[in-house]
Amino acid sequence: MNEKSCKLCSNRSSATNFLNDKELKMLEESCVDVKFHKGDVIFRQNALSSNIIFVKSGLVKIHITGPEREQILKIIKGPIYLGIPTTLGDKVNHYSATALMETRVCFISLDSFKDFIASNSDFAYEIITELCKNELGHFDHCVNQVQKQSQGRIAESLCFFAEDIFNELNFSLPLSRQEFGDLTGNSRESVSRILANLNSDGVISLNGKNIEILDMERLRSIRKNG
DNA sequence: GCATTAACCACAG
DNA sequence: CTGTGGTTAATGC
Repeated sequence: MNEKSCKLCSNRSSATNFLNDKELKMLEESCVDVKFHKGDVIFRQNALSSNIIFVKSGLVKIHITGPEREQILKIIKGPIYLGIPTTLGDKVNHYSATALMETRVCFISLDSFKDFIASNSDFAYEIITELCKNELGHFDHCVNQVQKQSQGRIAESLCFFAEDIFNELNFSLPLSRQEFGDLTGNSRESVSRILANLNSDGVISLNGKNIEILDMERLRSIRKNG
């Protein structure tokens, strides 16, 4: 609750559990808390990156302008680190991050982050573990994206929102049809059509952006086979 | 050939 | 911004 104190912050990362009081104080002094609204860009592709970013709460899309069109790489929900690879991996960002709803973010100075890595191996190990999990997730996602057909990818995303983001079968899609297409590698028209079909087949109940999953069994089956 | 899948275009709310 | 219909190209029986 206390926004000034990292020690008392309820949204802080698991890695910071390995920091002692003195280090937490250091973190506090090298950290700026910023609030973003829906549609605000947190950082932009090709711009210089110089901070470690931690999403305390909210929803963020990570997207990249590819050779053909826009691609949403993933959608993340706080609390989670954002963009460590693009901050440490190169001078400029390889992708953009945009808030999909009200989002609270901490910008942490790269110098203190590096200090923690250098001096606290538990902290470093925790960070590496998170990066590893991310890469594994990307591999799975990549194969699914390439090998499944349209409705399978849509079903996959619907399950993702229900199970990983909202923990609810009934939710409001935080994306336009175009963005949902960018996320699932479909045209916006295909997204409309497939959602309409799932609706008429009774798998989901569709009302604009409001979606309720009625038949999770069939949705899972479409995700698996389609 | 014929069917299926999915993108592109156009047009209407 | 969305939904729908027609068209078209690629792929697979």
